[in-house]
Amino acid sequence: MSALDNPLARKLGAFVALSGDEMAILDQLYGRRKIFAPGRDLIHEGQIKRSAYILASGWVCSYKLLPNGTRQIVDFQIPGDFLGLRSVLFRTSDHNIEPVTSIEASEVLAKDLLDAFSTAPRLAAAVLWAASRDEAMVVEHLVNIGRRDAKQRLSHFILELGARLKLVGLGSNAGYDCPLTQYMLADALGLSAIHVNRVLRELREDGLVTFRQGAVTFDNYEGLVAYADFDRHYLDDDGPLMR
Amino acid sequence: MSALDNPLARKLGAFVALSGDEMAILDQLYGRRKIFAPGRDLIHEGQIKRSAYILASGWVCSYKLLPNGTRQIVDFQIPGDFLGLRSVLFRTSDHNIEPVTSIEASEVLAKDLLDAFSTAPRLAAAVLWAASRDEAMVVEHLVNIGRRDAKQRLSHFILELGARLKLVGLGSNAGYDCPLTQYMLADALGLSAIHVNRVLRELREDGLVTFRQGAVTFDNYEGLVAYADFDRHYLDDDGPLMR
DNA sequence: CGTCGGGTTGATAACTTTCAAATTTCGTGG
DNA sequence: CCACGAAATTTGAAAGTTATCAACCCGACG
Repeated sequence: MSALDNPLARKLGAFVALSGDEMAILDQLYGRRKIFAPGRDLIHEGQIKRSAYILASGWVCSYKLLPNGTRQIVDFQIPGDFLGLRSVLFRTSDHNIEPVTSIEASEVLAKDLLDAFSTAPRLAAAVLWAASRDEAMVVEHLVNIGRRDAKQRLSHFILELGARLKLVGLGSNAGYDCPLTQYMLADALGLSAIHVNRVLRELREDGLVTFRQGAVTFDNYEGLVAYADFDRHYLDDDGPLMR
Repeated sequence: MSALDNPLARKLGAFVALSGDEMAILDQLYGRRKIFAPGRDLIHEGQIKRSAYILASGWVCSYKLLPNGTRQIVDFQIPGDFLGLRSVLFRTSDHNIEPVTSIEASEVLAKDLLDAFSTAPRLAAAVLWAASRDEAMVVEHLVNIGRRDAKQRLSHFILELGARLKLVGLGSNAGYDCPLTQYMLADALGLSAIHVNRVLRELREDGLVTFRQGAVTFDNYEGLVAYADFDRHYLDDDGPLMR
């Protein structure tokens, strides 16, 4: 496997310049891959087992269900992302993780990760960077929901996903494939699916983005960035910091 | 200093049972205390310097400013909390941190923390636990803003703060002192200050909580918990896991 | 061919914001 | 200890945003 088809390596490469050895270790972590079908929880709230996964292909979402019957999607994970890394330390998982599409993921035992870190210490820094970045994304998500209206919110969300996908080689400033339904967008953005639909239409009519049939097309990338106040700085991926 | 007046020790004590030696190390970390006045940023967005603090007394908030002139408060920090722990790893801080009241905080250099960890490895687990818990709180905050209406949102927020303060010995199920203004509540909860005011009145009239003159009084704690769907599980503080 | 999950649209209702203004609280200096 | 001004709280009315309800359309699929 080369760096090009190892999304985790691509992503971490945005933070540390990886050596051949380090790359090889990352490839090993991808060893025990399993396939999971959409809809069935990988990890559910209250679960005791403490394991994490690295996503190799497909999309996943992590969410919480509320007693009032609604749900809030906290984040989507794309290839190269960790699943449940945080919950390794907690007594129980505090949220659910469910595949959106059919996925391939490798289970990572805490021990394997620690071994990798002692062999290649710079990987530890890189993984911590990834965890910090995940948290920064949750924070930005919070800001998005708390202080932007529906149209800006959707724009910002679509741009963030685009930037993340581009980093792992799955998209460009022209657009990307996206398996999310309008219901999922709604649950992620704190809106109703119906309103999501309307707002997507507006964005399309404004000539900014087209979100249709599983594909996002940027009709006016710069315009959308300006409209959404999208500042990708929080993604902290301007190229390797540690060489 | 005994565990009782070291809020960090009290908090970590909810996760690991601390030995005398470990307690002593935590007391040392509180060594270099400084006083900071309210309103002046401790850490501001884009700042390069990578240092963290432990809060000894007073309240702090971390927030992001948006180009549209609004702000979103991501979280409040109370005694025993870390400030800017996450941003130590990032190139630049991605948010601002500002004292709400006059505070006392100790600067913690990455090195000191690492030294402490090698002397008392269980502290490392405890600090990571604290970091995971912080992230869990941000996630719950996201859920709160995304899927609860203003009244539940405020209720939930007030309860979470209460639980956190109780953990460090600054409150009880009867109530707690709270220096936050209605404007701050609004910026934290994605509401307008005016609406916050109305909703606080409703909660008071419902006989659930009274938020007034810097003090929160629970008029009906259980009733409020039920109304807000407050499940403190995500705070993961049911008593020491590691002994 | 009928069903089902998504997507789309219109009408109405609910919740929240914004604007304007009055009232209270609080810190500070006299 | 009181007066004063700034900050915080409170209230009303009008406007705006988003949710809810009710249909209808469409392509995939068994």
